[in-house]
Amino acid sequence: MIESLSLLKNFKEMESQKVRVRFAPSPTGPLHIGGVRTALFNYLFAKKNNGDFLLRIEDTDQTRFVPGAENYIMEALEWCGIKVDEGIREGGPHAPYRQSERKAMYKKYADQLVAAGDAYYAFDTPEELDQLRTAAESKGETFTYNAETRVSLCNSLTITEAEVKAKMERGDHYVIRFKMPSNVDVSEVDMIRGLVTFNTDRLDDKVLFKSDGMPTYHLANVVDDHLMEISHVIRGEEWLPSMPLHVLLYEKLGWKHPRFAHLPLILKPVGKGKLSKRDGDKMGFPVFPLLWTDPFTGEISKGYREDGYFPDAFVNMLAFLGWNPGTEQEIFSMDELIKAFDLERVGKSGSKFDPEKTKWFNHQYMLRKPDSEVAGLFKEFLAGRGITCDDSYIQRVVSMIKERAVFIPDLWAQGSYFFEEPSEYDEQSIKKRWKEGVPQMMSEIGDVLSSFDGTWEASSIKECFSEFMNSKGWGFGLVMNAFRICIVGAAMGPDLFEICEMIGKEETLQRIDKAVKTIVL
RNA sequence: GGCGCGUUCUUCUAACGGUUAGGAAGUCGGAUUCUCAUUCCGAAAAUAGCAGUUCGAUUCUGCUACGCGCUACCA
Repeated sequence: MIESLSLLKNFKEMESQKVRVRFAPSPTGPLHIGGVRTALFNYLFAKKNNGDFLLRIEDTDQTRFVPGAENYIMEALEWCGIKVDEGIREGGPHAPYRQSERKAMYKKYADQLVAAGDAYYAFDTPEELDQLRTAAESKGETFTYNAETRVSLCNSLTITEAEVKAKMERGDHYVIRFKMPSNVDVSEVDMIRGLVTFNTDRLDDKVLFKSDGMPTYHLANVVDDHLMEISHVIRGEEWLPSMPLHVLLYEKLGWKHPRFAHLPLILKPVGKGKLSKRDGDKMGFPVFPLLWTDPFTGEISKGYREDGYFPDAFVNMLAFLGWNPGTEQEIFSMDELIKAFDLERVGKSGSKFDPEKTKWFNHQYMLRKPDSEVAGLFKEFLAGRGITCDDSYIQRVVSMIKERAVFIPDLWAQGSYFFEEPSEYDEQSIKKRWKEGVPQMMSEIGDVLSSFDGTWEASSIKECFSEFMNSKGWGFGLVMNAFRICIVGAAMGPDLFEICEMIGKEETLQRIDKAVKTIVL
């Protein structure tokens, strides 16, 4: 009874608060597909609950700034169809949305924690700490800045107030560290994993505020999430260990903390570990949504967009990495994903990335997209090869061959013969189908078709062809395949008579003629 | 090492105490077809291990193993 009452209370609380989530990447390079998925899940959750999706750039580490990365992130989200409600481009009531531009806001909260005794100034230099770490390591131990060690280090807990003041006036570098309380069990419900408990004795005194005047991730994300009225923090599993720190920070700052959900990781297709850029290079699939050129090394990484994937197929595939609707439906538009999405249906375990399934999704989208849409894309591709032609012609080609294509360029590989005569003839097909006597047969068929004076359309061409075949008593299989080689250049493609109709009588006769002259037995 | 999280066919996963453990990708058959591709049928393929709770465990608990994550003045 008490339990259901408190549940009811929670429910009411939830209801009264508007859902606001954020995607908060660090602009240190191109956005990895794991990051895109995090953004997607945040977006889906927000839209499902009529909430807002914010984009906040976490650039508190100036040493890791990469030019172009921020822009890349926004372009990638845009390509995916993930619309930002508040962000650095869109603006919003909590601007600025770049942490480096919010720099002035953080110190106040760090000082507030120090004043309340929940944080302290520490003057130990990075070099001193490094030394302690390597010394501990050589003894097979790990150095941790915590309740045990802070009493013998240089900080405002161990030196007098006057000394602290003197050091600061002298301009000594210092950081502000969180004073992790001792032996407290911090329990928090993760929306995906359930109740998770950590004991503070195993945690360290994290730096909250760096000596360069910037907050660390921990402080900045808590302050900003509070100020920006974030209701749910949905992020990667790698953040789970810092959840207790964040919960404590909210508590000490006197704030209500958002709900947390930690997403499982995306793993390598083969072997162990999380997906990395290397896996893509090695196995030939993109790991990034968009092509990326490293501004320092010039190194190029493939992108899904440039590799010909449809953004909606890419998003559909991503949604199914760690989430499933519980039904047998697999193809979902963004709107359908929004309707169906539920954090409770996000799995707990990491999923291996499957490049093959991604292709399958793309093929499904190729099949389902209207011919006109695919034709528009294919038209661009053709234009790139200097081929221009009628929209309706392209559309008809698309309708005939898209079922055998995964990507737009496949339409060319599967249908170039609709636009130009074969430049070469497939060796395998010739070996199998271009037999003794075939050239003569082809010539005769050419003659028959040449004198054919009915309407040049598939059904009548077929009729004429069949009549002639019957009169000759030739094997349909043998002749048709050879004929196909003349027209297409290989043993592939849709109905041959339809192809003849499409390319026209002149072209058909010319190709027969060329094949007979060119192909050697 | 410490802490945390995880573990169902090769892969993505369903089954939130009772099913012949279901679907999808891939693979292999077969049907259709002038060919290729589609499409349609079919096949092989899984609850990490050991205890416990229970009339009954994939499902709950514990231990073991394995995997992953975190353990920076990086996010």
